[in-house]
Formats: sequence, structure tokens, C-alpha cells
Amino acid sequence: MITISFPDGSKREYEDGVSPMDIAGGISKSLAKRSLVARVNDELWDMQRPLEGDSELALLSKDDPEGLDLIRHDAAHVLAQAVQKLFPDTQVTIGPVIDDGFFYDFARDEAFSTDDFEQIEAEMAKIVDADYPIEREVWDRDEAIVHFKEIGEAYKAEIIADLPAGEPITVYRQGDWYDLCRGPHLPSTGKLPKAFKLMKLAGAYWRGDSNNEMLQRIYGTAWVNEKDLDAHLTRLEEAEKRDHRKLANVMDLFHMQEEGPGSIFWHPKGWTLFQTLIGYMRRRQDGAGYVEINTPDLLDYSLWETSGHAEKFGENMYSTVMPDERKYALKPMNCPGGVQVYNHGQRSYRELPLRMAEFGKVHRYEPSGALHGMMRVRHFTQDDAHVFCTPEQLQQECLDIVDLILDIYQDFGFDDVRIKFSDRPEARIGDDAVWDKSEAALMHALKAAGLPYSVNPGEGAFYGPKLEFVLRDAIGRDWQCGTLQVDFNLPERFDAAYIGEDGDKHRPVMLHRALFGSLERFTGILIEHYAGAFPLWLAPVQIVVATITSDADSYALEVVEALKSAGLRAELDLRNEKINYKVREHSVQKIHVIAVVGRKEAEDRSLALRRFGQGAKQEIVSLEDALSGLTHEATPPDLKR
RNA sequence: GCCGCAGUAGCUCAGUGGUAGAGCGCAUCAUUGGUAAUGAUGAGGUCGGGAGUUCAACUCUCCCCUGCGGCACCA
Repeated sequence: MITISFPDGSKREYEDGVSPMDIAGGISKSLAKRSLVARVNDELWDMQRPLEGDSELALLSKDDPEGLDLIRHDAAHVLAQAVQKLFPDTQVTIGPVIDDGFFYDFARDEAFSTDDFEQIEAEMAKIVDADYPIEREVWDRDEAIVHFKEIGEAYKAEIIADLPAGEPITVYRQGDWYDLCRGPHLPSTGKLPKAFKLMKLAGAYWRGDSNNEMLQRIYGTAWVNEKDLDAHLTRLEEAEKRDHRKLANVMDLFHMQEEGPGSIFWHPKGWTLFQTLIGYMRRRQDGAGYVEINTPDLLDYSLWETSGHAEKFGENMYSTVMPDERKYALKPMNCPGGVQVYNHGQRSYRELPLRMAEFGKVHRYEPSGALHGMMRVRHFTQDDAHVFCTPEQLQQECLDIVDLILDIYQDFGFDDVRIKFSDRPEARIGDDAVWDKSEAALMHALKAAGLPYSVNPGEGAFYGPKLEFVLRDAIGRDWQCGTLQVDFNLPERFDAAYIGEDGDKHRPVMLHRALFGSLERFTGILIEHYAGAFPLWLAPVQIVVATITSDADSYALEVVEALKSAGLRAELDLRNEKINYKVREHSVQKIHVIAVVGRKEAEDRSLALRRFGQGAKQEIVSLEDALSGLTHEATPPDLKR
């Protein structure tokens, strides 16, 4: 007999070999039907798998998060079964659960096509209808390897061979199909809700290594019911409408063209936004004790050899040999330039920490497949800064920088910021005592931030540990924006020094930090974050004055002049068009405020203000009130405080 | 870079082995209309680039470029 404890604290005795399904069935039929998987002593457990000794048991349904994951995992298996049925020349590899769904990687000489999806989905539905029981089997490792090799599943055999020695080899069987899998799984294929959909086809390297062959990955989404599936598909559609590439086109912010892959042609409105961001950052940096510098875009290649970029980053650098036979490179990073400014003349400990900011345009020859709108470009502008400080000042500087980053993100309404902490890699420079201190300083700042973070052990740069601040775009892709890195390397390579209190030369620690990261990427994130409807202070065009008839032309002209004098970005629309037409056009452009003026407004010197997103609702205000109200509203957040 | 898909007017897209079409936009004219599209007329394209197959290629084949979805990369 074994004793089972339930979540409500009750305990009951059962025969040895009892399964969660037996127990559920003994309580009620509906419970047995509803339960998809069990949690046994914190381990997920198949419903039919016999319990092994006294256990704590919880029965989970599709409404538990584990239940949804299970559904997605089974959807991946059903996909694999369907694909192998329809395309027998296909080998299976792995098929895990991901956000919102699952994927399965297949090996097959012939390419799948999205045209195959309909057929595959139909086959999946058949497998669900057949309601095959899903059975767990434990196999002998060596026999399993031989078996999977024999049936031509080389990838599975490789996976088994690489499993840790103690790990049991489990195989799940559904109908005449079976797959190596750790499990657990649903009791039967009929438990899989028909609320799945195959989404896209992609290439993916075997085991994520670009030296390996490329497999074909089929992505799918799966939910507990059709309503959730539809809601998810609707969310995706909505998100796609926010795509910065589409909005930038509609709003006339920038464009890209074939001759400049990964390069942005800024249009006046986009550039206004860009400059507004720079102006904001400049004020914030001034306030935080930074000075601003600017260094050359093009430098002799020898500088990059000294810095180590030639060796470590050379393939990504644009360089050229000029008629003077000197080789020059466009800077892929600003740091070596910053160090030159630091090194020009002798530094004293009294000058530290020295915080030098630079809005530097960097050029990187990124892999063609990495380019993505303005999120991943080949020429971009960093709000970069290098802080030179003593080891003692390091911790406080890190704290201040993290504070500044998060405060700035808040001004843009970003509250779901993720932080990644990467510590010392195997191959590194600098002694462990300094690494200890640097990692501790970053960790301390990280904890003080109080945000969710992940630690990537060994992922730090060879020259120091780093923090990365990650924002998510409209379609759920994560983009690194801000960064804070400790660097022992460059000060060493460029022999940076300061004279300490003791009169001796010392090596400063260097911090690299960027808050927006790339102005281009941050702009892209902002477009999607606000769906193009920027807060007034950021809006490239803050207000359009539109006339109803030409009777109001001279008044409208006067209004626009007054708005511009007040520092607002105002435009005038005197065209001989109906007001309906004008309102529609400026609404499509997501213009924040439309000031409609007709005879009435001209007579009593007022404005009829219409706000983006608020329909036909209008507010009649006097010109004076509008000026003061809008000016206040358009004040950047840092100047309002 | 790798796998797959795509590239037709400024934009969004339709189209066929016999040298192209729509809507919007643009231009001109008429219209002075109170909050999401007034009407008419017109201009605009070596169908991404190159080579090949063919009597004939925007259409079929190959190479290249660019973009899109992933993977790898992101010092």
C-alpha cells in the first residue's frame, strides 16, 4: 500500500502500482476525463504511469499552465506523426514547446511548402479523432540506439547517445507511431483540442549550430479552445499593423532602398523624431554629469589593430585603402575614439569619474540575414558613453547608470524591461579579483533595479561582464537596447592612466554604456510601442491647422505662426478640400492634434481641437488657451519635473 | 552566412508564353464643402538586374541583388 497526499491536505491509501488515472477515476468520472497530467512530488507525471511509493499528487487540467504546455507538446508530436505519415521520407528530430505554441524540426531532402500545411493539419485532425492512447515505454539505451538507427532515424539515435548516463530512455507510442521523448504526455491523442494551426516554415540548424546541416522547422500554435486560438490570431494581426516598417511608410518617417542595404534614408518627420530623442538624451546626460564629445568616423586601421577590433571584429568592419596607401576603417564602435580623448593629456584622480558621452554613428557589416527594418541595420547611431573611473568608484557608477536607464525608459512608458546579466567567459583577460569586483558591482546594480533578470553564465565579453536591457517589439521579438559593460581591456591596450592620490600612475576602469542603445532601433521600438501615435512631445508633427473654407485662411496662417513661435511643430492645411478629407488624411498620418478653423473660429479667435484616437469629439478653446495648454502638453517629460 | 518565400506605376496589389491593369497618390479643371475619402480629365511602368530556352519571356530555367519569415550571428 502507498499513501497519497492531495493538495487539500487529505491523505488516502492505495494499492501499489496505482496510476493517477486510477485515482482520478476513483474520485469521479469527470475528474478522470478532465485531468490531462499529474504533478507527483513536483514532477509532471503521465496519468497512466504507475506511482512509485508514497507521493503528493495534484491532478492538472487544461486550465493549468502545465496543461497548456502539455497540449502544445502533444501538438508537436501529432504534427510529427502526421508529417511522417504523409511524407515517409522524413526524419524527426526535436519538437519543443515555445511561447504561444510549438515547433518540430524535420530532416527531409525535399523542401516542405506552406501549401502542405492544409494537408498536414487535416492529417493531424484525423490523429486526434482516432484518439490513440499515448503509452509510455522505458527502453534499454543501447537497444534504442540500434533500433532508431535501423529505422533510419539517425538524429534520434544521436540524441539518445548523448543523453546523460543515468537518464531513462523513454519512448511514447501513439497508434503505430512512436517517438523518443522525456514526456509527459496526454492520456490519448483525442485529448488534444483541435485549436491548433501551422504558422510558418523556416530553416533551423541541427542542434542550433551553423556548422551542422539545416533542418526544416514547422512552427505551430496551439490553444485549449478555438476561442483562444482566434484571439491569438487576432492579436498577431493587430501587432502586425504596428510594425514599424509599415507605419514608417504611412507616416513618411524614413525609407530604405536596394543600394543601401541595412541603411536608413531619414525623411524630415523621422529625422525630427530622431533629433527630439537626441535632445532629450542630451539633457538627461547633462543632468547626470556627463560631458559630450565627438570623434572621427574614419580612422587609420592601426588604431583598430591596437584596440583588438581588427582581430575580433574585422570581418564586420568597412575598410578601404586610399591613394595615400593608408588603410582606413569606419568605426564599428566608439570606444577607441573615446579613449583617445581620455588619453590626450594627463589625467588626475580628481577628474574621475570622467563621463564622456558621444552620439556616434557606427558602421557594421552585419550578416545579410540579420538585417531587419530599423531594428538591425548596418549604420546606426549610439547614445554611447564611456565612463573612466577608479575601481572604488565602479559600483556607484553602475548603480547610477542603471537608475538612469530605468528612469529614461519610464519616460517612454516601458515597464516590462528584461535584463540579462552575462558573467566571465572561459577565454578572458584581467585577473579574477577584478572580475569579482566588476561582477559584484553589476549584480548589485541589477538587484537594486528590482526587475526580472536572467543570468547567462560565461556569456560576458572577453574584456568584462555586461548587463543588457531588452525591450520587446510588437510581434513579440526581443531587442537589446541599453547596455552596460565593464571593460578592463581597452584601458590596458591603449595604456590609459591617471595619477592617483599617491602620485603614482594607475589604470582606470572603463564602463561602456548606451541607454537607447541604437537610436534607430529605439525609434523602431517606439513606433511600435505607441503604434505610431506618439505622445505630443515626440510627435514629428504636433498639430495641423486645417481650414474649412478659404474665409479662414488668414486666421489659420496667424494661428500656425503663433503655434510655431510657441515652439510647437505645426503645419498648415489650406488646400481646397473638404474638411472630411483633411481630417481623414491627417488621421491616417496619426497627427496628434487637428485644429479645425472655419468662419466661426476666425470670428471669435478660437480653435476646434480634435485629438487622434478620440473620434469626432472636439474641444473649442481660445487661441491663447490652446497655446498655453499645448505648449505645456508638448513639454518633454524631463522638463516638466 | 544558411533554409524557404517574394520583387509588376510613388504606395497597396491583380495579371497572362504573343511586349501590362486596378485603387489610392500625383497633375489639371470644376467644386468653398463643419470633423475619416467631391467629381471629371490626364500623366506615370525597359514588370529588381544579367544570361539562357523559344519565332516570341513580365510569364519558363540559371546566376546575382534586395526584401520577408526563421536559424546562426549581434564583439
